Amino acid sequence: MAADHQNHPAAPTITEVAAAAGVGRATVARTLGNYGSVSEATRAKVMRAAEKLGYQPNTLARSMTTGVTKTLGIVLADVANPFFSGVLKGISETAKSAGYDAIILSTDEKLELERDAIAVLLAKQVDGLVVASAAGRSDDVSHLSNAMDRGTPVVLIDRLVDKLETDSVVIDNREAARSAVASLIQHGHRRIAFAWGPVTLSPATDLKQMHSILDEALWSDGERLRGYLDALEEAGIPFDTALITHVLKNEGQATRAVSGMLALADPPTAIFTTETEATVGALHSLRAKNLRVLKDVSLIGFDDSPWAAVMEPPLTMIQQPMRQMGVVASQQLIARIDGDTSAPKKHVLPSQLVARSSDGPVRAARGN
Amino acid sequence: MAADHQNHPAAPTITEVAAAAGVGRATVARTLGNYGSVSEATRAKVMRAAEKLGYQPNTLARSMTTGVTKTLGIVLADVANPFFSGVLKGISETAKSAGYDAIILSTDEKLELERDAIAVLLAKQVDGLVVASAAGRSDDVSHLSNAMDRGTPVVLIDRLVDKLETDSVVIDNREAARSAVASLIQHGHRRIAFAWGPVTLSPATDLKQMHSILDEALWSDGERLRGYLDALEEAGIPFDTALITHVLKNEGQATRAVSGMLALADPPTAIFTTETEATVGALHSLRAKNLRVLKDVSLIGFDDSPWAAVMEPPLTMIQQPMRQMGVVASQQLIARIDGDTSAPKKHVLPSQLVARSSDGPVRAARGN
DNA sequence: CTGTTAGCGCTTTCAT
DNA sequence: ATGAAAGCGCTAACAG
Repeated sequence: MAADHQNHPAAPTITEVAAAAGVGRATVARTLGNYGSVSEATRAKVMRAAEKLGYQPNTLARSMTTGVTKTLGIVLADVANPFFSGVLKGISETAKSAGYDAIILSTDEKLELERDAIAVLLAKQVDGLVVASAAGRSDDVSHLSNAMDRGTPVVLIDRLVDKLETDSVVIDNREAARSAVASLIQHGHRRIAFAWGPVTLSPATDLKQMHSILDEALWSDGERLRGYLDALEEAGIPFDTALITHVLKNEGQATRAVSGMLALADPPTAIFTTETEATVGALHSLRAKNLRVLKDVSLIGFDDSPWAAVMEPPLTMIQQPMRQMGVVASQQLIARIDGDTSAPKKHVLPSQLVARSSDGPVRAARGN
Repeated sequence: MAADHQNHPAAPTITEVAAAAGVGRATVARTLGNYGSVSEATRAKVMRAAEKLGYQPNTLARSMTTGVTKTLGIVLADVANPFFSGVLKGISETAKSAGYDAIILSTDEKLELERDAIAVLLAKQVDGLVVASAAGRSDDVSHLSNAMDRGTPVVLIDRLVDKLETDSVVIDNREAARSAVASLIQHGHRRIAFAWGPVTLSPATDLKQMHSILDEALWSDGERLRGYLDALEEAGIPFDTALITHVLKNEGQATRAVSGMLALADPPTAIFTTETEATVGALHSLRAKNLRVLKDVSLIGFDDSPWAAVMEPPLTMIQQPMRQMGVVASQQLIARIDGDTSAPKKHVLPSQLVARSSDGPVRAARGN
């Protein structure tokens, strides 16, 4: 009783309520648990007794006997990332209105922490899992397949995992990236930076190597880079590895990588960023070089944020339906928990290019 | 067994491991639970059997008997708010490294949802609670005091609750606001907008009414407004209710309210915002009126964000030690769970005014 | 409609 | 060092 140092009265149980109400324990359970049938008279007695004792149910005990916890396990890469906290909102709301609670664990993009998280959640007997996996294409995902084998349904969100045949909720990252980059190309850009790409120790030097790197990458990273390559290919623009970051995913690294590109003899005239931190990093690089968005360098990036609209100029961004993704994922999960055994469903939600003013024609004149 | 529709093998229990290992259940429990003593020989046997069966502990059952869940309940106003997601990071890390898990619930600033959240968490038998309460000064907080009475420690974060004698982790909101506003005054500003204040139907028309509104407000709102008033008073500047928003807390409302102030005959020359959404709202108002930050209107606001540094000009912001607040809160909570019965502690962490370039001297010339 | 009796999977005396 | 048995708070048959 670690929490019971100051001689707090032990929480009253069903037994004590039964005694106080002068009825059997099962009757109390039926009344308070709201199942079976009880006469109005006894129900009232029980309620009064429960009220008086300040009875609070112990869901642990309930779950023990029913085998159901009415709890969803949510494993995300980073709750501080606006994308994921948006998703979370959709999940929490949906879960709550369906009578579920959600336990949220953040993995910081580390597969090892993801494994821990799944283990913890399974140990807590969650009824199902929503996970944005940190697993790359070649990583072992037995922690997820094991969960499924044990009968705990999992739905993937934001990132697919090749070897896992299960429900998923994603956007068409490849097409979203392709069309954004294509619009940059239409503005005349041919030197387009990509921040950021899959992390790798040895950057690709040709397309073939690039594709083999892609095969190892995190799904969404791979898709976005593929979309970028698609757009380049459509326009017959040769790709240049010097224009693709391969760095650790944080703002500082993005800043450094983009700064490097900007210092190239033939620097990019446009930048495509695949995540909020990369966008902020790119903006830092631009500032440092005294380059202005649009006027000097065009910019389009993934994941719209409230502040993007108040930048000068306002940023053109790809907006994902974060909340909706969370809603769909949890609905799908709950359907599985409720016994839906149909084939795995892949929900592809529409993303949207929110056109503002950070992208435009190439400017020859450059600051510096 | 809602989750067990597809004839999944039931998860092996301690009993089955015992059978497979040819030992008693208690021995298995001791081995797997890592307590008591077992000989190396049997320990090995048990481990092998457990491995082979893919045994996973059921922490629900464990918690049932021990009365301890090793779980912290976290109740926050809004996980999507960068401030809270920063706090969350600190909490998660600390909890994890102390062997605790965290269940996070978001209340959307609604007291009713907070009550539900606490009930859910208590029902799940969490060992302690960290809460950023949505309770105003006059609200009933029995849901929190009851939790404490039952022996579940609670530590407040970000917001104090008057009637609750318990641990807390906050910054000195009043002083942070005062000094920020004072620096604005030093730059010559006398018309300083405050966005946003406590929500109220009938805005105060004089200082006295203002103070009575303050007494009802959310603690942090009240403190920040007090700090603003302190600075004004120090400088002998009369306060003007027209310069204080009393609107619902969202970006749109902030935008509208600040736009109204900007349209005043005697508009503000500086704006002080108390939260990220208010800052973004104020920036929208400025854009709409074609007013530039610093050049036309100075701006200082609460809660630094990565993007604030890449705005043009970069924004001067009050930075709270979010992560650290989470760390301290969870450490304090865990200490209580571990039996610390000393007097309630109020941790006041230092905030910091990150000086950038959005604040400066009053400019007479105005756009429009 | 209501009470009694078994457990759920684990930990914890208490013997051995 | 190990096993047997009791019990955590609740629900789920099964009687009555």
